[in-house]
Amino acid sequence: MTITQLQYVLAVAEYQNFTLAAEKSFVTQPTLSMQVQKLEDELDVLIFDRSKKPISITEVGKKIVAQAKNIVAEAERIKDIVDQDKGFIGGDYTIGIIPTVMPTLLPMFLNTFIKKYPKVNLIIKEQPTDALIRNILDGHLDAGIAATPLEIEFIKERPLYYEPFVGYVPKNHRLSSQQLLTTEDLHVNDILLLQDGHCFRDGVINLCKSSKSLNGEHFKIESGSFETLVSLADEGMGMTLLPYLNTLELDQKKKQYLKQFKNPSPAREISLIYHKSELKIQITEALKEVISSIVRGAIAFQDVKIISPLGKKN
Amino acid sequence: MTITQLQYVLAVAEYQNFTLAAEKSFVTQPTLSMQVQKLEDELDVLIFDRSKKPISITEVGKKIVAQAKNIVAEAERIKDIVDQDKGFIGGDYTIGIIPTVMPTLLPMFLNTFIKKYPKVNLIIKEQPTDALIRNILDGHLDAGIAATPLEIEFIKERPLYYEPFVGYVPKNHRLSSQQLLTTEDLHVNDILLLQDGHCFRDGVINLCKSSKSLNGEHFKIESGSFETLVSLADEGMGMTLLPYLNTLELDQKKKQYLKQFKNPSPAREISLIYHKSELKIQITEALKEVISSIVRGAIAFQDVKIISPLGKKN
DNA sequence: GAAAAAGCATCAGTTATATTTATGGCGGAT
DNA sequence: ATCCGCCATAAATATAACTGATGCTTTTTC
Repeated sequence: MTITQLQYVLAVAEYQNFTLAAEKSFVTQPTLSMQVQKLEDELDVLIFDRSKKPISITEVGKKIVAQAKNIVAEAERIKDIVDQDKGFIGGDYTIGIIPTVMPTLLPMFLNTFIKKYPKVNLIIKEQPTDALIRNILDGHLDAGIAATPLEIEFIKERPLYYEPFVGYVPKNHRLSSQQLLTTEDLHVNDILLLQDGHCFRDGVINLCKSSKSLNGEHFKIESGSFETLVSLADEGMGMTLLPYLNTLELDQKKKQYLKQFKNPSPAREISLIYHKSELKIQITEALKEVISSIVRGAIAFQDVKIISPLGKKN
Repeated sequence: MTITQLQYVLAVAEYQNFTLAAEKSFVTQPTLSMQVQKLEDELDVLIFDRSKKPISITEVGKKIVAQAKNIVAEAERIKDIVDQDKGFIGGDYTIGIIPTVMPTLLPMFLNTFIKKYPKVNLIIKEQPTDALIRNILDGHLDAGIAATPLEIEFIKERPLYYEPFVGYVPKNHRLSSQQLLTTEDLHVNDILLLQDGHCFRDGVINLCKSSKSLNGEHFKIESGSFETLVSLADEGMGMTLLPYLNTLELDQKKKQYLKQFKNPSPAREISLIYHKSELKIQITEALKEVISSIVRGAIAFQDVKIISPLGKKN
């Protein structure tokens, strides 16, 4: 049994296809076939059932794959140990960020980070929360940035900042005369929401008292971007809620329609999340430090009340 | 990096000597040297400092060795998974037993076990508790039988039975007129003890109220076997305490001097202990079942009060 | 339902890697 | 100073990993 064989098994298990797995492992298909067979011979069990296409994993195979993941991850950790000892921070680092955070947060820290840690090759992907979790669990992502608390087993959450919700209340809206908003003012049928699948949407619905009347309305508009929501609000279709950082880039003209909440303002907690096995922990720590220190300046702290992304999406 | 390389590193770390480590690994010394070097090259660190004899492990080396132990153990676990799936119970299984339990317990279960699981190659070693713990922690023992509770990190304890202490009070002894003993009757200076290093000794001292007066007495006899203690007691040197199972093999004549304790009788808890990583868990479970079922018949249960082996020895 | 396509296994040949035997060199003991 | 124990190096060999070509089976397509 070799670590390479285990990696091959993992590749096949992942892609359910020897040929594809071989490509991804940068070897030819026979190499993969033979090594997997060799391991199967050594253990004297079938890991994969090749009799039908697509191939499937046997019951023992599943257990073996799970254990193989462990072993391969633990093996990679050795390089981590050495790197940490040398004080070296570098190598590939893949991070996923939820769509509602990506455009505002990324430009804030990216430049600083790559300057400070030039040897780290950051690979950034925009993904909804559920994909983020899956990819962190199976090792495709080294870390993620998402709304928390998620409280997923095997995933650690390290809060980066608390981002208050800000209301965007257009002219002539029911609430436009108020100075400050309260959560009681909100009616879910009156608020323009992001498409289903965004955790920010779930957070907002969670926030509104009258969320029970969400269905059965005679009109409902949902968009995938805050920009669209603001435009729709301007057209008199209702109000909307924005995360604080998204309000910074609005036109000066539109900023007049922003209304803060009364303290404690509802807010979302944005955290760096990563597998609790703490692979590449030095880079994760470095990233957390960079983002925290930058956001500290951008978000004026206030009394805040965390809203959970109950739907666990986006 | 290969699992074999990690195993070689572990061997060198253990024996602090390449030549010896090579022998134990059943390869030649250059093989070991080269593979260790290769790993060092790949990681670009020195694991061992060869400049002085005997060689020493570098600081990073220690961390690498610790992680390597993990990986190798996890890798071996794969065979476990397969065995479990096949319902196969076999292979080498090394167990350590404390001296005061070995002679009485071993003959009780050994025969039954090897008949029931003929494919398991049991290797049994008599070792004091501290050695047991060390060997379980570093993987040299698959399990141990010792007095508990020990509460050692990474070690699981599964109680097998509770063995009451029985007093051996010779003719003309201060207590020989009593029917039943109580712990209050005991005086440490009056009891013949095993040599230092046996946990049973520690348990007894722990039991005696007047243990403070242990030192500074004008005579003290300690022996390594219960047989000697009984003989000494017969010579009028004092009384002694025996674990219940040890009383079963006494002469009929001597059995008249045995005195039970009033309920709840002081007792020691004997457990199967093993690394919490649960390597070879199927065999461990099988062993536990065999011993438990046999001892269930031998020890008449009664009210019992556990005495901790505080000294954590033997 | 035949033909094409996709996908895994097998084989022979090659390359890479692990291991061995023989030997050299260095530190520590006598 | 010499010897001995111990690790490194070198060259040769054995073993294992990988590739390209090909064959066989299952699935898809028309």
